[in-house]
Formats: sequence, C-alpha cells, structure tokens
Amino acid sequence: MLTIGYLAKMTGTKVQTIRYYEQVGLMPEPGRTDGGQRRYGDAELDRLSFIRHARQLGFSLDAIRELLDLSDHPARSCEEADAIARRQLKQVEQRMARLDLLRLELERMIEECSGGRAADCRVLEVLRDHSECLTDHESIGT
Amino acid sequence: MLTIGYLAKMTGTKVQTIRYYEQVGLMPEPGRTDGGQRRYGDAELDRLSFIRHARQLGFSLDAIRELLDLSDHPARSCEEADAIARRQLKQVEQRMARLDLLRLELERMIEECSGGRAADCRVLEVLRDHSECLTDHESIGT
DNA sequence: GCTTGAAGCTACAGCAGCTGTAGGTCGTAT
DNA sequence: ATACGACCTACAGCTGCTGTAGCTTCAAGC
Repeated sequence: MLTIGYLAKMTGTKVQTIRYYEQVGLMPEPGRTDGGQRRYGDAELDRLSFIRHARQLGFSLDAIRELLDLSDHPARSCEEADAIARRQLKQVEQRMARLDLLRLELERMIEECSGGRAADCRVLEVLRDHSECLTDHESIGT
Repeated sequence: MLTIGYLAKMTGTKVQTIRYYEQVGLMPEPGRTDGGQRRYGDAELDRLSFIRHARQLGFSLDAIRELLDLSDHPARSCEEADAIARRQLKQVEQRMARLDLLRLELERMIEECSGGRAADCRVLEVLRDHSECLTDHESIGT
C-alpha cells in the first residue's frame, strides 16, 4: 500500500497536485486508512505516471481524460487516441510558428538598439509603432 | 474624447480587459463624464497600443510595466529596455526548444500508431511507458 | 506504552491574464 | 419621450496548479 507522498516522489508531482487530480476526477478516490489517509496501489501509480507524462507533452487535462478513457477500454479503436495526438501536434506546430515570428521581431528590435537614450531606443519605438510589425491582432497562444 | 469601446475596437482589446489594465495600474484612471463613463485622449490610445503590441510579443504585464516606465522617461538609458527584450527573447527560444522536443515525440508516437485496437495503440503505450521518452521531469513551460 | 516529528488531512486563497455574467445606468438618435 | 446600444460596478470563473493555516495520524525510537 502506497502513500500519497510516495506517489508524489515517484512521479515528480506535488502531493497537492495529486489531490487536485482526484478532485477533478483524473485520479480515482483511493482507499483510506482508519485514520483517513489515502493508500494507493500500483495501478494508481501507473495512472499518475500516464497523466504526468501526458502533461509534459502539453496535453490538457481534458485531453488526458479522453486518453485515460481510451486506455481503460483497450478493445476500442485507436483512432481517437491518434486524433487527440494529432490535434496536440498541430497545436504545438502552431505555437512554434507563432514563437518563431516573435523571435524574429524580438531579434530585429534588439539588433537595432542603439544602446543610447531611451528616447532613441528601437525596442521602445517598435513597441510604440505597431505598423512596422509582423504579428497580427491575435493574442499570443501560450 | 474617446470612449472605452472605441479604444477597444481600435486595439483589438475587450472592454473588460482595458478596465482590468486600469485596475492593475497599466492604464491610468481616465477622466469621466458627469454620468461616470470613461473618456480617453490620444495618449491613452497610444499607451494601450503599446501594451497590446508588447503582449503579442509575449511580454508579461510586469515587463510591460517596466517598458512603459522607460518609455515615460525618454532621457533614461536604453539598456534596461534592451535587457528586458533580451530576456524575453531567451524565454521564447527556450519555449521553442522545448516545443521542438515535444513535437518530435508526438510525431514519433503518431507515426507508429497501428490504427488498430487501443490495446495496441502506440500513442497510449508511449504515454504509459515513460522510460522510452525524451522529455525530463519538468513541466512544460507555456 | 509514550513521545516525537514527519507526513498526512481539509479548506480555502492566490497566481496570470483575462473573460463572462447579472443587474443596473447613461448617452444619443429619432 | 423613448428606445437601444454602450457603458457602469461587482464578482465569479477559467487552467492547472501551488501555498498556507491549523489540525490529525503514522511509524520509529526509547
């Protein structure tokens, strides 16, 4: 029987985060000792590892919920998992494309910085004058 | 005299967001009509454009506060603005490097997907088995 | 059996950076 | 005078945790 602290240590998760996952339904309600402390089995450790790995790959908790659901029903088609992963990949690619634009503009800004007074600073000037910029009106996706 | 709605439209910002910026001290408290509605001048429109552009470049509100402060004091050195921009650039580069790792792993996962039953799904399997993965234990920086 | 200290418990507030809602008021065109 | 869109305040909610306060439980050592 594993304590919450052991699961935390094994997966690099904070204890509170595990309780949070339970609260939002990603982790099951585990058994308890007479004193009310959570005790887990190996299945829960695996499940938590799965969740953490997926989080590291940038999957949202909702996406992970779907993936866990698929994982719990091995007879079902793999297509859905594939679709979720492809969606995630597309998002990653979009973020990278946006970041690349930002990188270019930041580099341009910095390169042109005269190092003089703020009045002549290209960094500030570029920010002030939107017209010479590459980016559109969308907010940056994190 | 410009209404809050006009500023919103001109800068692609939600009205509530402008009020939020005022609340957190990025935008000044503007004058009001007798009825209590906000009225702005051109300076505020410029300031808001500056903020939005910086947000699009991924600057945090705190960084923008610093940049605005520099912009308000044109006689000061440009070095600080340059440092802030360089910091931002470094963050962007780090995010891109991480995203690139994620992209590779996602591509690998998807490529190996058999298209069969979930039981054989590589996507799920890779998530289950952390040992074959490229990423470390840090959480993905957004 | 008793003590101690680490680890666990609940409940709740807070982070960034907004966004949405409810329930009301203002401004202006007709 | 009225209608209606734009505005107002106040507050809750989003994602995904993280931190705190104040308490209880567990396990090891004596």
